[in-house]
Amino acid sequence: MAETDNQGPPNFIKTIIEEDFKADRHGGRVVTRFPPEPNGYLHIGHAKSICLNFGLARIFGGQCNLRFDDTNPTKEETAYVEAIKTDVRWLGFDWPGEAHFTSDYFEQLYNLALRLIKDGKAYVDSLSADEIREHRGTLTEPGRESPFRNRSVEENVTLFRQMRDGAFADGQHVLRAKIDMAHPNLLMRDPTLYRIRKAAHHRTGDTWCIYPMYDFAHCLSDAIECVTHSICTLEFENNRALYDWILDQLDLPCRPRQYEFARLNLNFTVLSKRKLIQLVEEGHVSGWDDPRLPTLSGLRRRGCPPAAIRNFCDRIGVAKANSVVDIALLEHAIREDLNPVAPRMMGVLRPLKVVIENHPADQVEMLTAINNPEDPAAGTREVPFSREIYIEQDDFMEDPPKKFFRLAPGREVRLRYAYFITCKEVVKDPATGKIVELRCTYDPATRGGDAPDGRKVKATLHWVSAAHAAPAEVRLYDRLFSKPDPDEKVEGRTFKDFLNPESLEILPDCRLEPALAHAVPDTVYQFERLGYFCLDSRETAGTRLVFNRTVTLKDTWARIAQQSSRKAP
RNA sequence: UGGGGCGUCGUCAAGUGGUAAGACACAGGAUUUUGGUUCCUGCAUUCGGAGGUUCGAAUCCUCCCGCCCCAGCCA
Repeated sequence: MAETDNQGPPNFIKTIIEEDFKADRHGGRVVTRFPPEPNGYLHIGHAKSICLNFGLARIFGGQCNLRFDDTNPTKEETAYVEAIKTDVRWLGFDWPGEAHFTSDYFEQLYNLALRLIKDGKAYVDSLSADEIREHRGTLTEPGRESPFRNRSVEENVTLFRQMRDGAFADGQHVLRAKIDMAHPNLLMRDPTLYRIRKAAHHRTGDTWCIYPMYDFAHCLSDAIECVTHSICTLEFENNRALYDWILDQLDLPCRPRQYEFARLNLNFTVLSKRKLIQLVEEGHVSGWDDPRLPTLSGLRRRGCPPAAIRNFCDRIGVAKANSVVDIALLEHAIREDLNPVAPRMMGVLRPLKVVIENHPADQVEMLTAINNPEDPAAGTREVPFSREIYIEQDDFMEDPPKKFFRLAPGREVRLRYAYFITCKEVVKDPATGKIVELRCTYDPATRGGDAPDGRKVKATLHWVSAAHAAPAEVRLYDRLFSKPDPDEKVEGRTFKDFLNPESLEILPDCRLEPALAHAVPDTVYQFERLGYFCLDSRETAGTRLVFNRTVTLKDTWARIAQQSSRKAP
């Protein structure tokens, strides 16, 4: 008996399955499936479906099949199959046995189609695509029957066999279900079941030249696999009538039911395969795994832990109302997952040299830093300190506003795990006026960061010893689009016109604490006060260090600064 | 007056006749050698609107309004 208590938040599909389960409606079985078409990469919208389908199977002690819906040979590729498998496993799910393919069922599907024809429920239509459209009618007017609708069963059988045998060219005939050309649901107006497509299929090669349509293949594949609950997104609600109609005509061992939920939408990004393909193919991003993309491979490369995505999916819920989730919720889930486990490090992204005038030039001392304040077991490490260090340019202001409590002329701050320093002089480039160096003094009595006299400082800065620092490139990512809804209809513009020009900022000259020279792939570090960073999986060659920023830390100062700059003229 | 869906806090979302969960965001405050974390506090007298049924309605009924999906030989 499966344990159905305390398994994440409730949702209407879970409720339905629970009732079916208790009523023993499918013999106590719960079988779901995740059915991607291998024509692109998985994104976080798919993650919602994956978590739902695999999660439900897990909760009810059932199974969730991975099934590639490969009925359109012109769009599908084996490379996508592999990428999808990798992404599903990375997300933390696995499927029983081998992955399934709709193409595995082509022969069965063909025979079922023949059955329909023999029962007088399907016919070969020889109208062109345009003519079929004209006959379909409109939303408010009924359609007209095709002149080929009443061919004899024998003729239909012969024609359909010839279609399979390659006797006809693409588009010459199609197989249609004989339902009702006046049906108020357009999908029921004699929908196309099979079309001729003389194209090589990624798995079956040239053995077929007719391919089943989604509506025919999907419900039958579900029945063949004895799926009990076939969960899909809202736009397939209209297809349910056809799903049921087909299953009702045929004598199948299992009777699956389809349920629909609202797909995920996230603000500041796009979540449609068509648009993602465009961004990739037109070079707006570097590839499917560009860290700015909401693809699972992009999120992975950016350092997002799979558990964060699962938690995110738990929190957004499953319902039928179209909605747009705030990307801040994803960022929260990522921080929440990383905070307790990410090793702390110091790294200076935009270096500003600081010379500590009263510190001996030849002296290097090792200071003890805590690896993770959230996890005492993570221990400590030694960080070198010397006369010349780098601090963050943002941590100094020559003429600071009231709420800025970092370094400024004459002000004293703490260097994390090191000393209190006081700014004595600002050195500028005489030509440009740009600040190039700070001259400071330190208080040797504050070693480790505490003043024996109990005096306080308002700020603690991260820093790195100039002579010991590891040079690195750091890539900062921001939202891909500058508008919350890139798809919003604006005259003469498309979503691509709203790409955020600042979604990627490359900082080529960063200085990191020496330990980071030996950073481990797949670990996400917290650069203190800045955010979470990980080694870029594509740039591991040689000694060059390249880090991706996964997500920033929450930044109260940035918010204050932004608010006051907004108020200022 | 084609059909199918959906409307609960800024954003998601529980709730299914007994008197509006939770999360994110936001705003205060406490602790803090990360302006991080953590911890308190506040944040829908109201559930698209209007009527009605009922002792009692977000939940039932009626009407209205708004949004989404469908006219691929895509999925």
